Amino acid sequence: MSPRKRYWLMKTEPDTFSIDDLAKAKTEPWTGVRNYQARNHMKEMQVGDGVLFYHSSCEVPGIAGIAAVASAPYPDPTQFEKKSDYYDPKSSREQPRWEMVDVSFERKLKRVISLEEIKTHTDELGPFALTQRGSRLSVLPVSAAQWKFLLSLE
DNA sequence: GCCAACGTTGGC
DNA sequence: GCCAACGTTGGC
Repeated sequence: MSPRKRYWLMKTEPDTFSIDDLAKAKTEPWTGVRNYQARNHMKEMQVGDGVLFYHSSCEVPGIAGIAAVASAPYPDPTQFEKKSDYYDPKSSREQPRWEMVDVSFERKLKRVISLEEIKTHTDELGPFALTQRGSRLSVLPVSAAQWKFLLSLE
């Protein structure tokens, strides 16, 4: 029996890959995460987990859509590709350093739930990695209660 | 193992 | 484009 469904937030720069891009692609391999904490979160993911799709470094940073984890974690192939921006010479196929998952499109939100708005709900949200001071983590856990509350703002 | 230097993230 | 905050690297 598999553990119950969990929830995550994954950041992306919409100029590079937006919720609309995911809608077109249907499923996207989430390559290029090169942060250990973010990787560790991805290693805990299971097919069917919920993902808040977050747009960063853009006009209105915030949650733009819902996605789902579409694969078990597996080694990120770009770490072995010398030509890739994500190539890691310290990684080997025998002992891959970076794991990733595939992410599939669920739906686009009717409106972006902005970071600015999220910050006004710190009481309801409780401790939240997204709004913790100085946090730059690109893959972070969301509790079931936070998931429910954030989507109730839509 | 310390820590300065450097690179990156991401909001503003 | 700026810069605070953070992670990583590498000399010692």
